[in-house]
Amino acid sequence: MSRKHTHPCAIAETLNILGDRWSLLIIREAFYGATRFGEFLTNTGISRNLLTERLLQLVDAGLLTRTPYADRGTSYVYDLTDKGRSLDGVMLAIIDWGNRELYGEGREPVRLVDRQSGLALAGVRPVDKDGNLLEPSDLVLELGPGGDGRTRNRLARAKQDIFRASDLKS
Amino acid sequence: MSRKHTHPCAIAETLNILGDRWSLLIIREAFYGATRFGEFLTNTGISRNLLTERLLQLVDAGLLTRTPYADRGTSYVYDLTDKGRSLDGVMLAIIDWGNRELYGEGREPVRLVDRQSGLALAGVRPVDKDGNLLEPSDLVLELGPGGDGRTRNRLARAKQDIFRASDLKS
DNA sequence: TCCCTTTGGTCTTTTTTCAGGACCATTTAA
DNA sequence: TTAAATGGTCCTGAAAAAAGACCAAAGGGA
Repeated sequence: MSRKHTHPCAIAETLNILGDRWSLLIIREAFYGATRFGEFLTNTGISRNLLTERLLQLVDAGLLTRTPYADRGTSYVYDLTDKGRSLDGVMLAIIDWGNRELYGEGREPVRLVDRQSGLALAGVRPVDKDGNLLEPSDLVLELGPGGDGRTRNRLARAKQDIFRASDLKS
Repeated sequence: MSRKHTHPCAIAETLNILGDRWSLLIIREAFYGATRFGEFLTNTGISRNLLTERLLQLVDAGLLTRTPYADRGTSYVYDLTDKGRSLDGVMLAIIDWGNRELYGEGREPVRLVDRQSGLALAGVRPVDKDGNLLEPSDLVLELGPGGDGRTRNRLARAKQDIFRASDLKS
């Protein structure tokens, strides 16, 4: 990663942490159960120097912890923090999109299935605080307290129905 | 982006398209309503040569279309395709995570609010094909038809409850 | 008609990052 | 006491990104 994005935007800020070819793959491995340097190394294909750097960045961002492995002095364990685990919605959304749009039904390398019902994941959907499903096409962007004048200008020019506007509003 | 990820994985494949500092920011702008070269240029802060390259890559990936603007011969309009719009779940998940974990309540630059209820987005949740909410902790990873031996080995070593395991299973 | 502006680029140069491999230090196992 | 495993560091050449100069087509106005 070279310079950082500076505009107040949740996506830009997230890209400052995960916006390169490897960081999200490391997080994927952590979700899959990897905890050791060597596991990340062989499961992702990243080079050693970059892995060192990225792991420290992810620890620094609060997504992983790094603790010495038992008695082994030169050995470490990398674990997801709660903040790291809170990326589950992002991971699910990406896995689902990739399966659906890049591989297509019947060609998914890995499927997500509900243990209870046996049904496959059919997507991720927005919910409100009571757990009620929301229609993406009903979501509107609003200037938040952390936004600035530029943010306001951009939102003013954005269409009101951003998400799935053409699919669901017709 | 240098070399591409080659392992069969929806996340790796997605990173081959969106895994750099700029592509997702361009998609964000498209969701926000930008259609012209100049809009993407000033709203993201990317350099001209990279924007040219990235826009063509995104067109190539089927996320955007590029059509001449009316009569203006040297002017183009970039629009999201249905495939591009299908990234809405990913966008929502990232905006929500960034707002919650990077900015925190009361400091969000942009909020997502339901037009009907006025309630803020509280997260994204997995659903099955009938629209029933699923518990992330009930989701299990299964080898799909597109997986190979390496995929199987990795899944075999992954813990069974991947998502929010520590939060919800206790 | 002849400029001037707008738009959407290309080209060149410098800086930064990446990829790959050699090398190294500590601990444990044989 | 030697060898392997682990988790690094360091170096080099290659690739990509950043920044800015330059450019070409079309439209508008005088």
